[in-house]
Amino acid sequence: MGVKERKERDRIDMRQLILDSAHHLFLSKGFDEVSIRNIAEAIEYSPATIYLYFKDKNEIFHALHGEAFKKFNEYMTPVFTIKDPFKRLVTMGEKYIEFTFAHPKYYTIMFIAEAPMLCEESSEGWIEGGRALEGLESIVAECIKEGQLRKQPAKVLAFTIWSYMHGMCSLALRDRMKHYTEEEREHMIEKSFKIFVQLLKNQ
Amino acid sequence: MGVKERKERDRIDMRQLILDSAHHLFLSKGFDEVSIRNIAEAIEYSPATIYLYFKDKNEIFHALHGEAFKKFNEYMTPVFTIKDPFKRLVTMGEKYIEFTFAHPKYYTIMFIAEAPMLCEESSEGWIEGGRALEGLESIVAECIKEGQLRKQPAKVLAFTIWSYMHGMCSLALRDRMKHYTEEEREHMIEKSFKIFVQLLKNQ
DNA sequence: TTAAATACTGAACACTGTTCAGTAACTTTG
DNA sequence: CAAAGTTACTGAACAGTGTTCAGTATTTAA
Repeated sequence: MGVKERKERDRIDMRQLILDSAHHLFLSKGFDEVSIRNIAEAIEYSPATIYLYFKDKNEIFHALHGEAFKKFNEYMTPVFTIKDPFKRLVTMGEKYIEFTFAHPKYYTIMFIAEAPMLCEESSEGWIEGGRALEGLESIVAECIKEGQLRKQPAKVLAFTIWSYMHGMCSLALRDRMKHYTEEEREHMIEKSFKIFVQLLKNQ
Repeated sequence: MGVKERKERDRIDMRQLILDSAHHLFLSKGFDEVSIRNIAEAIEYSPATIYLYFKDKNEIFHALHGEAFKKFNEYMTPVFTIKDPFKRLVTMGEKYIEFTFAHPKYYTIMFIAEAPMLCEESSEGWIEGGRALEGLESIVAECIKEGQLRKQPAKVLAFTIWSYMHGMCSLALRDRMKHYTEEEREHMIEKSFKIFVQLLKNQ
C-alpha cells in the first residue's frame, strides 16, 4: 500500500516542477514580471493548478528567496578557507560585490525586493540568510580577537560592514548613481571599497 | 485674447490637481498600490483624462520622486548652519536616519523603488538629488581641509558615507533585520552609527 | 462494480495600465 | 448670431494581473 507514499512523492515533484519553472522565468524576467499564468504555461498546466501546490505567489517568492541565499552561501564557501581573518573579511567583501553584479536578480530578491517578508520563522531563506550573517560576524569577531580590528561589539560592527556593502550595491543596482559620469561610476565602487577597508584597518 | 494664457494656466492647474491627488494617495498606500483609476476617482475625472496630462504612470512617479527630494532637502537645510564641519556631517547622518523613518514612502521612492529611472537629465528629482549629494560632498571636503578627516578624494568618501547610511536605512525599511531580536534591532542602528562615526574620526 | 477521494481545469471576479473612437462644450470665423 | 473648427473629456474596450470555485475527469478503496 505505497500509494500514499507515491502521492507524496508526486506532490513534491510537482512542487519542484513549478519552482524550477518559476526560477527559470524569474532569472530571465524578475519576480514581478513573472505571472502565475507564465509559470502554468511553461509547465503546461492550468493556472489554477499552481494554487493546489502553493498558497499564493508569495509562497513561490519565499522559495526563490531561499534558493538565492543558498546560491549566495555556496559562492562564499571558498572564502572561509583563507587563514588570515582580515584578509578573509576583505575577500568576502570583494566576493559580495562580485555576486551582486553577477546575479542581480538573486541579490534583489534577497535584500531589496519588497514582499510580504512574513517571517514564518523557519523559512529556507531566513535560515540561509542567518548563516551568511553569522559567517560575517564570526570573521569580524576573529579580527577583533587577533587585534586586526579595534575591540568593539562584533555583531554591531558586522552590521555596519554589511550596511555599507549593501548600500553601495543596492544604489548601483537600483540605478541611483546617475550623478556620476560614466567614467566615475566605473571606478567609484572599487575606490570606495578601498577607502572603506582603510577605514577599518586604521583602527 | 488671453484665452491661450488661461488655457495654459488651466493645464498647469489640472496637472497639479492630479499630482496632489496622486501624492496624497501615495503617502497612504505607496506608489505601486496607487492606480490611475484611484487618482481619477479622487479628482472625479475619468481615468483616460489622466493621460491627457501625463504620458504614463511613470511620469507621475518622476514628479513624486522630485517632490520627495525637495522635502528631503528642506529637512536638511538647518544642518548647514552648523559651524564645525565634522559636527555638521554627523548631524546630517542623524537627520538622514530621522528622515528615513519619518517618511519611509518618500525614502523608498527616492532610493529604493525600481522604476524606469530614465534620466531625462533635467527632471526635478535628479536635480534636487544632485544638490543633496553635492551638499554632502562639500561637507566632507571641508572636513578634509580642516584636518578632521584624512586626506583622500572627497567625492569617493562622500559616496562611501552615503552607501553606509543608505544600506542601513534600506535594510531596515525593507525588513531585512529579522535576524536580530526585538531588543537588538531597536539599538542596532544607533550603535552602528556611533561605530561608523568612530571609524571616520580615527583617521 | 460501485462509491469515495483526488487531480485538474474553464470560467469567472475584480483588479491593473493604456488606447481610441465618439461626444459635448467651448472658441473662432464668416 | 450661426456655422465651423478646436479642444476637453469619457465609455468602452484590450490585454494583462492574482485568485477562487464549481464542475469534470481520473484514480483509489470498499
